[in-house]
Amino acid sequence: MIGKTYQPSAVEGRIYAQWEETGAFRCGRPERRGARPYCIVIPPPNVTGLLHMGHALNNTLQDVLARFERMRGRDVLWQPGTDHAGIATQMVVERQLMERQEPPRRVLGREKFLEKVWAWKAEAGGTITAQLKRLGASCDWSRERFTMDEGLSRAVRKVFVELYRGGLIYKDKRLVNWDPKLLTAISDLEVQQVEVKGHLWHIRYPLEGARFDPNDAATFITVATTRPETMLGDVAVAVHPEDERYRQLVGKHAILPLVGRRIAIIADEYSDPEKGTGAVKITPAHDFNDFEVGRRHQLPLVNILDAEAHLNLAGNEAFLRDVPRSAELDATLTYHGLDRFVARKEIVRRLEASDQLAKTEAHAHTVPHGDRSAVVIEPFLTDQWYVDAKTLAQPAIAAVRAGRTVFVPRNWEATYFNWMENIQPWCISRQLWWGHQIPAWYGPDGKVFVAESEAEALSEAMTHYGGNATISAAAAAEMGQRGKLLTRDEDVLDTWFSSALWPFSTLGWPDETAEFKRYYPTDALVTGFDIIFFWVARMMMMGLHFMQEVPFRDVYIHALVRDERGAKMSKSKGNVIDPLALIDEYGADALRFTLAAMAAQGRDIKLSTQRVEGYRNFATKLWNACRFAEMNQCVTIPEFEPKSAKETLNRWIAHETGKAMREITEAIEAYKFNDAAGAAYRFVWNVFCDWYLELAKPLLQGADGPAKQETRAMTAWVRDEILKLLHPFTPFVTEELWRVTAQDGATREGLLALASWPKHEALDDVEAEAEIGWVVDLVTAIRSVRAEMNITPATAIPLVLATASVATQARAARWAEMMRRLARLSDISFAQRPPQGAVQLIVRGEVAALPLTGVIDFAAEKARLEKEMARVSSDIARIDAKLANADFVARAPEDVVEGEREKRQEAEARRAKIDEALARLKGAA
RNA sequence: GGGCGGUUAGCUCAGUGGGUAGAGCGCCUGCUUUACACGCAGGAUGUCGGCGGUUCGAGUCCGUCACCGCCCA
Repeated sequence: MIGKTYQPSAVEGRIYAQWEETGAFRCGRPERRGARPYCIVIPPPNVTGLLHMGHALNNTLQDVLARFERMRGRDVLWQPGTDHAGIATQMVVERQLMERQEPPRRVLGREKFLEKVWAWKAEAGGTITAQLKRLGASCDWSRERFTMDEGLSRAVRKVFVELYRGGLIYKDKRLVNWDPKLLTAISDLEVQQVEVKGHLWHIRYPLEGARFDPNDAATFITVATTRPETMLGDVAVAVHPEDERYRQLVGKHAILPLVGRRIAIIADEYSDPEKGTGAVKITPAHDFNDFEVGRRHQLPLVNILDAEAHLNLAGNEAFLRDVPRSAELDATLTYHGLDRFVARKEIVRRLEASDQLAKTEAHAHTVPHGDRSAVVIEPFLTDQWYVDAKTLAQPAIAAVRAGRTVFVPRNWEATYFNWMENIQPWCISRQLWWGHQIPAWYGPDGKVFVAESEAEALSEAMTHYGGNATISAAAAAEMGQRGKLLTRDEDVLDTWFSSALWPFSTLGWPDETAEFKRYYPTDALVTGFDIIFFWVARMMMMGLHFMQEVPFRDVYIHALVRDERGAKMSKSKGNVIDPLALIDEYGADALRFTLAAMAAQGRDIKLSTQRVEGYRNFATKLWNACRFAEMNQCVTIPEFEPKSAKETLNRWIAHETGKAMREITEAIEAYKFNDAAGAAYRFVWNVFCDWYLELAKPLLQGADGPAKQETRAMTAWVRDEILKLLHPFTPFVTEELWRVTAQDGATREGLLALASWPKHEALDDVEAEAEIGWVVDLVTAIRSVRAEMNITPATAIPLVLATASVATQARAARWAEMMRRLARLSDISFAQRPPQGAVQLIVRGEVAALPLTGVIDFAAEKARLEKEMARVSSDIARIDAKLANADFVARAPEDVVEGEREKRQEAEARRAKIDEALARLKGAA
């Protein structure tokens, strides 16, 4: 016996355990060996991650697809896993060490620290996996992968080595985005541009040979900067070649204040005459634009910062080169070791004191910040490894252009192209310990050997040094023996480097596994637009380069779940809604259905808990409909054929079920999750529950016979089809109902998760629709009048069908019993004309009269009719205006004009009937 | 500065082959109708951001302005 309300918390854990125990989500189930495969790889959440609303949406949509295709008979692999999240994980473990008052990372040393990270992973790394299970995600957990797994690491090494040998990975010294807190390079994409209210400092640089006089503009050149502390690394002042103000200064020199360095005044178009003073200081070691200027003019690089962004001046060769000793310089040298922002204040103070600060303006500008550390990023000169992204991007661009991979919605392709076509070298090295250590080894002379293993690198090195004069072959052999010949590159790879391989590394590549052959390329990728660059683009590049095939056919880009103000939810902002709290309160199904119903393409989701509550109610509604079916002995009859139904009502619900199947199937196929959810919702509640079950009650509760039997079978059949149609959206409650409804002797083929998706059989039945539609309309109209006339439910009233056609009379006879019940009628009769003083309704073109003398309020009825008359009249007026327009008649398509004429006729007939009714009312009053 | 998206009922949102608008929640009225009050029945509510254009006809196409948001420089 089914209980009165569905209790998600009591059911969900048990159901999920059952799915797992029976291996329902495993790919390659024996009975599906011949089936078409269907594969989705999960966007791997960070191993440090906790389920947030974005994950909930992302995984709900993937699960809808996975369950839908699984039910359609495909051999589904939804490949799960997590990524190792280099910086994030390292930070978590370092924080933990601090909290436990254990030695910090650098004291522990690399090996010990990594042991701690793995220990942390073993203990806490499975959190998000467990949370995905609570959401109902039907991943094949037996195949769970981690980007640091041995297999995936092997793929990483192989890819690195092959790209290196192909010239697509190289080492270079250039400016990178340096995080002075985390002490690592980060990629452009990990930099957040933050709008900051700063200042623009105007600084006077004395001209060489002139005696500096703040009141004599001929003795200096004024530059404007937002970062005065970097002036210590200035090597030039640039002006625009066409700027008349400075033309005569080009080629001359200025003397850098506080330092005394002689710097050139150069002409370069980078300088914008409109901005600041039109003269700009050039610091190639600390600014990306200046770096380019420096390159054009062969300027030296003066790096004045250390890795932690402290001033590094003492003993700094580049800084001191060609600078004469002076008291001014000595004062500056005391800044050695000072934090960059402290130094800024000091420098401004001193410039002010020496009248070299011309003015200070308030200035809003964007400043790069690390998205993990939130500190200001320094452009910093270092050696790093780079991927030649430009080359790899070409096939990836072509594949989307050719439609081999399709974005849904399509407009995201523009974003993809825009980025791919302007792609920069991808800096892949990170100065971290947690991650894939770069497979590069250096010989004593700095010669690099890139290989998949140390042994291989060593053997290459031996060969190399065998014929090399720098180190004798004997010495090399001896060092090799002691393991002292090579030192490995300490850096690790960007986490996204391994994520880029995810669609094939998880399938076993570089081994030629059966899974790889069967499931690559995958069918769909479901993700948010915020990682098109980070991830989608890079998977495309790597997939095409190494597999010669796109990694996925469709890329479905869904919305971002935002907070109520429309801001992106993020932990640092603290505006996160916890999906698990919603699951606890309303059930996973309610949350899933909400997210699916709100996942309209191209629009962000602002979540409202009321909506979740509404869909919790929907689950309860479904639950109670099944309970009702059970109470009426509606049991699944395996051989039941809905097409063979005799009862009009049953043929009608079969017709409606077929329609719903089509709508839902087509919507999911088109990734229109909200349409699918909406169609399912309306069908279950507004068609099946509101009308079919109500209309079926007399049959189900009436005398035994073939009609009753057929109705029971049909009810059970529709219920089963509903459970299937809803299962991708609300897997828990449907699976539970599937189980519970089988207890009364129905045989089930097995779990609902593995049941067959409803087929669109030829169930259309226009006649049944005409008949039941008429009943529905008539009952609705009578109820409406009753409510407006304030007729109490206890009062049964008579119905007179005037001018009823033969067909209507027959229908009325068939439905008399049910209409009496649903509309609370005392009697149904026929007449040529409506009786005096009756309320008249026009239903599907015929008059239904309710003789309510003594019951109705005549004034109210008159008001009702007049209101209806006003509505019809305005309709007619509007149509007349259209039809009177010669242009409309001449230019609008034939069928539209014809449609208007028909509408006009209907409205006119309706008006006549209302007119009549009003006249009758007058006669009666 | 460049690009993209949004502005529809009190709230959250649907409405992409142009033919005067829908849902859920909320609100109002009435219901102990033997599946369900997480319910049933009925009802009210919109110059579809402003202006202009194309069209016989525009929430829907084009232009422009305003406000909000996102991405990139």
